[in-house]
Amino acid sequence: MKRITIYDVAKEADVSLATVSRVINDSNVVREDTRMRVQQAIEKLGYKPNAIAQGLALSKTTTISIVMSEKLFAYNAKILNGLMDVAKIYNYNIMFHTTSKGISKMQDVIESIIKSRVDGVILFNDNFSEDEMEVLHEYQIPMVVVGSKLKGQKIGNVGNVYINFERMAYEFVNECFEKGIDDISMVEDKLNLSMMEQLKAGVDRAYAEKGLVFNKYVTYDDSYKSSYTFLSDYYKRNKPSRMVITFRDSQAIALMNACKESGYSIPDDTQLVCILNSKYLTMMRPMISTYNIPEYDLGAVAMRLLTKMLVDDESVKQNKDIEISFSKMFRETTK
Amino acid sequence: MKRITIYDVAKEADVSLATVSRVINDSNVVREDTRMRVQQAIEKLGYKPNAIAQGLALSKTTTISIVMSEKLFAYNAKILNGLMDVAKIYNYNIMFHTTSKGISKMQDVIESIIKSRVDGVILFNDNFSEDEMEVLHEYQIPMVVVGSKLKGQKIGNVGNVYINFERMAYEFVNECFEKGIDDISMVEDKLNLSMMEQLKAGVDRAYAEKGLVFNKYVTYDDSYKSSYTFLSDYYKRNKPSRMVITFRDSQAIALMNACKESGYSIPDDTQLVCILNSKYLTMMRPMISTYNIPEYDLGAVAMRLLTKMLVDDESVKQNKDIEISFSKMFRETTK
DNA sequence: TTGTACGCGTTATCAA
DNA sequence: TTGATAACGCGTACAA
Repeated sequence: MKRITIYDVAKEADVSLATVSRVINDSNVVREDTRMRVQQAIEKLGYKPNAIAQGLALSKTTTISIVMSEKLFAYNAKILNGLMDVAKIYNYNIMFHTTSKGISKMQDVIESIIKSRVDGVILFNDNFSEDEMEVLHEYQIPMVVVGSKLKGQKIGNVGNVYINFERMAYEFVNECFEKGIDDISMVEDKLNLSMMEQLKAGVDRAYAEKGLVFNKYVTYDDSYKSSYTFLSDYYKRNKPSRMVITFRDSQAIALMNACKESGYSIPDDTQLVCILNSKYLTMMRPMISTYNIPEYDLGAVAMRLLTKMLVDDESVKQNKDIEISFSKMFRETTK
Repeated sequence: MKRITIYDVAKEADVSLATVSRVINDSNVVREDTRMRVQQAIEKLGYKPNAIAQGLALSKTTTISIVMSEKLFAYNAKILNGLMDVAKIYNYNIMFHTTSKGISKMQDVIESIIKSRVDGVILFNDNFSEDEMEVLHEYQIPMVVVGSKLKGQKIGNVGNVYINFERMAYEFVNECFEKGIDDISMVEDKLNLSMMEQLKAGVDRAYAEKGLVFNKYVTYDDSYKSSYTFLSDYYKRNKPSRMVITFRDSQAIALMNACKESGYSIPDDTQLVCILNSKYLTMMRPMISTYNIPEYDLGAVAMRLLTKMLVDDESVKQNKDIEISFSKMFRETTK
């Protein structure tokens, strides 16, 4: 089957290619009977417009790049659903890029983004530096960062849809204080350092306001293959804090198992809150307390913001920062 | 910053655009000093070749589409890692499409694939019909189906990288028979009907060879919000089989919880095997037995096959079907 | 309402 | 070793 072009359709319908183009793009200056003729020719030949040629002619690809850390695929699934659904609504294609330590450095990803001439970029706030954003900005590519709040001075052309993790942690710690709990520890998640940083800032602030110092930020090095091996080791030697905050479900579950195996009871000896929700938290016994973050909305709002920036940058000039609210979903590991 | 084109570079380096093109594409007929001059001009201007224009000129986009069901994103993370890594090695961009019931029907996805003029397509074997593959074939788009074995007569230009679930189930059931277990049930997973079908076929075959009939294929309708609600309901009224097969981790965990809460013990009253491995299986107590499917390899092999089909269809004409082996990882829910 | 001709940014062919 | 020029497939002023 030969590649059908707009010329073939034009010949078949006995019109010029301009008319075919008008039909494709719903221009309303086409007479009804010629439109019909063209439509029939399109059907008959199975013609599909060449998006590449359209992109070249219009300097617009109707394509948006999404950049995500390879390791966070599974965890960002719902955000991605939100992104994809909205992109679909606005008829944008999605170019998908992943970053990892070995093969695909952020620099290479940026290179291919620029070459692809995508209309915009969605960045997950866990895997890029300010320099890299600066490069995209030099090439005038609008972007939206999703996840946590950007720090540093704002670069133009950048939107930000985020959860206020600093406030989340601050409020949570204060609630703990009110219940008389001030022995709190927080387990680091190496996959999401920017969010950890903000959480820690919130905890620090709450402690500082009480004239205390937070010093139970639990980190472990890569010699431990997983947080589980570390934690089960740790809780054999250390008594758990009365309240532990983890970021990710696997850490919460690891901690739960480690505590149980070391003879500690949850929530009686130690309470547990996992920042990121997941269905696995409710599958555990006791069911693990968490925060409810509207992940789908995070993605949907981010993509909607980007599409707005694309069609009319003025209308969103003032409010490119959108904070998404969260709520508590405390279950059986807290009391 | 004005869009820099090959003309700007040519002017800056005082050569013709043809020479710039040669430098970009590593043609070795360029004299060294002019190459240097051009390189410097490229650096100075920050020129990046326009992939769209290249695509138009070459009728080749170096882009591959990946089509995946929206709901399976989290579960296919490792396969996707394999796909992405290999794509990166061969310098292919990835166009990412998701299918779901509401917004993005497979038909629309195919439409945009054809319009995008991607060089090839990776399909996950869970969300398309033979008709849809036929359409892609009409437009001569090479594709590789990853996951389970394709049934039906083979369409040209289609590769298949798969796990032989039929054999997996067949062998497993025979091992059960050898241990004297013939009371087996299998829980349906609605997200992956094609794989379920093959598993069931394997079970059926093993039963048939014993002159028995398999009749414990557990299905539940959508009125149950999750397999957990169904199973915990079910096991209050029914005694569990001595061996239960589930497909997905959440089903296995749900079953485990349901059994425990109904007073049954695993693995003493009922044993449990989950076909798809995940880290959550080892976080449960007892740790759940599973099969070890090299998911990353599934993706990597599939993408490698597709790239080979793209550069030289002849060399892979004979063997476009690649079976990936699996192994048992039986843990504490079997004995 | 329709058609002509040029531009979009690159590669490839052919000539110099 | 380089340069001029015709594709690649489409959108769009401008003319008819």
